[in-house]
Amino acid sequence: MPATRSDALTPEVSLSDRIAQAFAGLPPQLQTAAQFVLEHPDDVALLSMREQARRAGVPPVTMTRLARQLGFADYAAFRDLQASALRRPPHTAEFSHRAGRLQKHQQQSGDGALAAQIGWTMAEHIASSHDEAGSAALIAAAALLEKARRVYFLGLRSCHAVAFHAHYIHGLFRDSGVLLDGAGDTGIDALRHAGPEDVLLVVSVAPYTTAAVERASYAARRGVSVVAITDSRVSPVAAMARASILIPTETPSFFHAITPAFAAAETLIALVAARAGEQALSAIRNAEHQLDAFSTYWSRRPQRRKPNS
Amino acid sequence: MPATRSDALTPEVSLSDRIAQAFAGLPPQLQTAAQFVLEHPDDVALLSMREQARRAGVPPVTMTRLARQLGFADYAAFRDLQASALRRPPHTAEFSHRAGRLQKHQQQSGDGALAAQIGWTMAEHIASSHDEAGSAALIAAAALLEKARRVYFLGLRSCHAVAFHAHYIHGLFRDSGVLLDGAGDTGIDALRHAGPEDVLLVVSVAPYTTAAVERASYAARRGVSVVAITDSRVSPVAAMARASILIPTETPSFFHAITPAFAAAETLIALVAARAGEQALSAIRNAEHQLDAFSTYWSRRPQRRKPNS
DNA sequence: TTTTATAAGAATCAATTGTTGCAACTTCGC
DNA sequence: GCGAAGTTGCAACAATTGATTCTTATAAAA
Repeated sequence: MPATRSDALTPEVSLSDRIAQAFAGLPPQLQTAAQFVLEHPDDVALLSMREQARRAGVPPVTMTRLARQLGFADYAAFRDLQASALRRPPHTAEFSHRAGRLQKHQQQSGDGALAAQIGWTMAEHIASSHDEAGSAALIAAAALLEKARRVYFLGLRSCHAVAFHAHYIHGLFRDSGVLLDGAGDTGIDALRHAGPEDVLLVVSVAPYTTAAVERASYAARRGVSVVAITDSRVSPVAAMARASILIPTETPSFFHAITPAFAAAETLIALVAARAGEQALSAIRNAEHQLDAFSTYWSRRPQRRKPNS
Repeated sequence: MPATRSDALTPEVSLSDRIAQAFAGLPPQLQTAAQFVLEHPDDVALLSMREQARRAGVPPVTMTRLARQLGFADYAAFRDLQASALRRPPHTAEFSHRAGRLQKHQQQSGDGALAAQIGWTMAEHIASSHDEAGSAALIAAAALLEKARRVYFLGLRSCHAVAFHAHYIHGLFRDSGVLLDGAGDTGIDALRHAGPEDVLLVVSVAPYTTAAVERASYAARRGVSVVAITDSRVSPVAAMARASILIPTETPSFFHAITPAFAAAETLIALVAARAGEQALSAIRNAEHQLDAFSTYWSRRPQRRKPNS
């Protein structure tokens, strides 16, 4: 998903576009296969078809059918396209030297290595989701948020923290944010008054929670502009989104990494603040002063009140 | 000379180095093959062996022999090495390569540059907080959490999302977690039963919220082991902590970056899960099945009920 | 409901893969 | 010149590849 985007000729883009476009009209099992291909484009060129099918959890035939469904004569034609995207210019041969070090790094074991690996993966993911293509998506989303009458924030389960935080920092300079946290199962009520001038920021990664998908869909049908932070261009929420911010979630640990989504959210709101300009800045200062008055924040000297010279 | 039979697995030396070194002692025909490989390293991974032999103008066997002469058991082993070198970042990425592109991107101006800068800073922060020292701190903290009777999670305001998320993923495999979210101002009540066998994970960065500091201090006085995720060795919560995880928060945006703290929390809980081992894994699976039963998660097939009229 | 169309999977097939064994061929030293 | 160690390539090998066919499931239409 990351990798080279705008530079040089990358027929790989056209392929994933092709898949993404055809995706909705594909039968379920082919969608499984298609999603796997989207997430592991390299494997198409590097693995045998059967091995891929094995990893994607589908019978081999399905891959053949997918290739054909996408308009290729062969699976071979499909693979060749990916292969040529993967090829690098002939002279960059010293590349493989780098691989050695990485492998060695991976082959270490123990908690320390695990921690380091998780860290690197996250850093890498964040970097990749802030590259040129990623930035463009973030900016487009920020533009929508900035001029919205109201911004709704929706994220459930593992994604709730992201939505919560986005809403929090957004609230530091705007009072138009509404967090759809569904306490007491009131999740959808606030959306009753939502309309085309509003924006819903929905955060959802696989496995997608039903409620989030349904609520986002409800909002979309009401004309609300949906902005999605999600993990695949074919995720259910990306389908209904006006703008999608794609972030990877793979990690060497048991769980999905939510950190990249969190990072995207932080950047997104920062961009909105930047667009709002001086106005936002002074709002933030106001908020700080107000909190200070309540001595919300700890200060080294027990009390700031008394000017204890 | 059987060449490098003994040092069979040394991923440290790049493949091309290995070939170049052995080259002189190779029989003529193998040199032909070796030269071709040196000039077309990509093809090793992307083409079949026979196809390569065809292009190199040698009989297929020669490629097998070359691989073996270089100390590989298989041609497959040979190919796999090249394939992993060819694979694009996702899992095995060198960060600096990406960083270079981002930096270049940064030198532009406008929103895109800001987004890239924020992303780069966050990635840097995460990488730095997962280095050796950082990993050690994470591991020490994980050890405390792992053997705790009960784990309390505390984070307020901008740090609340971090505590919330840590509690959530912790809850996927342990039922000993308690989130001190203070809804209805009950923040401290749960700590009444806390004691020396328990751990409090407190997340707090400048400006430190008074309430968080006070509650952590209260817990510490009760003998609870405090684990702090914070931004300075001298932060008020670090002072009372048994283990401190330090994360940077500077960023080019108006706000503090919470993402690094979030990342640290994710890694921390992942480490706890790793330590808990198989037990944790099966707990996670159980949780998933249970959620499945409630159809919490969305599945591709839109409809779940049949009476569609 | 029954009918029809579509999707999914198992079994099978020819083609191709990487490998092995053997025989022909070097290229030396003696 | 002769034999021995080392090279080379052909032909045959089992294993695996990607494709086809046919049957069973599943969903939609009448």
